[in-house]
Amino acid sequence: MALDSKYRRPTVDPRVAQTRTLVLAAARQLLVTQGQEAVTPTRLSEITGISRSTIYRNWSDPLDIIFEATATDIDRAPFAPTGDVKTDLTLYLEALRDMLESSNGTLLATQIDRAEHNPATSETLRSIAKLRRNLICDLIQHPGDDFGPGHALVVGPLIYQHFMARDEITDELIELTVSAYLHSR
Amino acid sequence: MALDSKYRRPTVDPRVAQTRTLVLAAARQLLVTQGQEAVTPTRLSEITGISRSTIYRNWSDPLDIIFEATATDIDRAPFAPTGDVKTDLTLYLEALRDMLESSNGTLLATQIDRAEHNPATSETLRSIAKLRRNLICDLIQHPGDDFGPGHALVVGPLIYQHFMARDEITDELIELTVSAYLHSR
DNA sequence: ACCGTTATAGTACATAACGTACCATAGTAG
DNA sequence: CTACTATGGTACGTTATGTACTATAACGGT
Repeated sequence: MALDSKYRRPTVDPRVAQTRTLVLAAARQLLVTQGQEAVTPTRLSEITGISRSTIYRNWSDPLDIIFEATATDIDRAPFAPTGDVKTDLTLYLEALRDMLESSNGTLLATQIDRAEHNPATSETLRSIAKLRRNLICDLIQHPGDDFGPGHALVVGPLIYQHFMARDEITDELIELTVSAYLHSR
Repeated sequence: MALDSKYRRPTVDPRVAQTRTLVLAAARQLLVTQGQEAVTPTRLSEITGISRSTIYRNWSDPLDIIFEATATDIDRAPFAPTGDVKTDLTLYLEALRDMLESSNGTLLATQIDRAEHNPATSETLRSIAKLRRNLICDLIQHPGDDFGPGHALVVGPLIYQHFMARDEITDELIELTVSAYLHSR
């Protein structure tokens, strides 16, 4: 082998970065518009113009593409708390509604499905939930450690309404959720 | 054509019934153990011993198999209300937890994903949610019509905890959910 | 600017799954 | 018994898969 340290690459090769960006973007597009079964090396190659062999070299298992395409950027919503608990919870849930109704909502549905068989995806969801939990802890000005599973009460109703009842998340539902949670403490 | 009415079949051919039952059972097994991408005519044929051509004849589109395999029996939980609202809600949520933690929970995750692109699956989820809503309406002895999106508050937290936080549904969470809902009315 | 290294495009290939067509056989129901 | 129909099995062309290999272009330290 004898790797010559003179020619080791400290930074990411821009060609690799480009390939990854384009393919993952195309994967997200396919996931949102057509679903998981549409995300194949051949179709990704057709869409991006990137050679099929290049895709195989960058991902040893094509299923990893779906994982990576959904593993990032799902829950990132800019959020500026006002300090008033009720207002902040309402604002947070409105941001959550926007996320669910955007294409990220579809990506999240993909994750929910894949998490059942893919430990890495399950772990991704779990860690995002942890971030969400901490954010809500801050919003309600709670110590944080004894908050327990409470944030499920705040987020759950919207998740259910969107993914299972397949119905609109109305302002009324958000108001109900916030007040139900605040009354219970 | 001139269909001879003497030879029309009023009932379902038992051979067809058998084929459908075996294939759909195998599809559920594959969905639970390996996920959607494992449900293919070839593998279903291998598992069931039913000829591949027979599968193609019974389902013009193989994706219909996944739809049919998940479209039934998901939410059916025997339930005997006691009359006490708090008790009944708790019992209901415990039954829901059992469903989520069974293989039906995995089938539900499949539906959540597919509903994003398949209107029929979306409609299935919606109608099941309607049944659930009416059941909960009865439990809390509510007129039913002005109940609105309230049942999302009852069911949502468990759904979130299971599919997104990917954490255990504890007795504490069920208790929290029930009391939060009851306090809000 | 040079040059060793590395990623990509393109091609080829064996393998497997797909979807359809066809036919002989066995089961169904009047 | 008989008309009908579903199944099993086979064959076939098509498409996708995953791997291997080569020539070319881009990268980045010197």
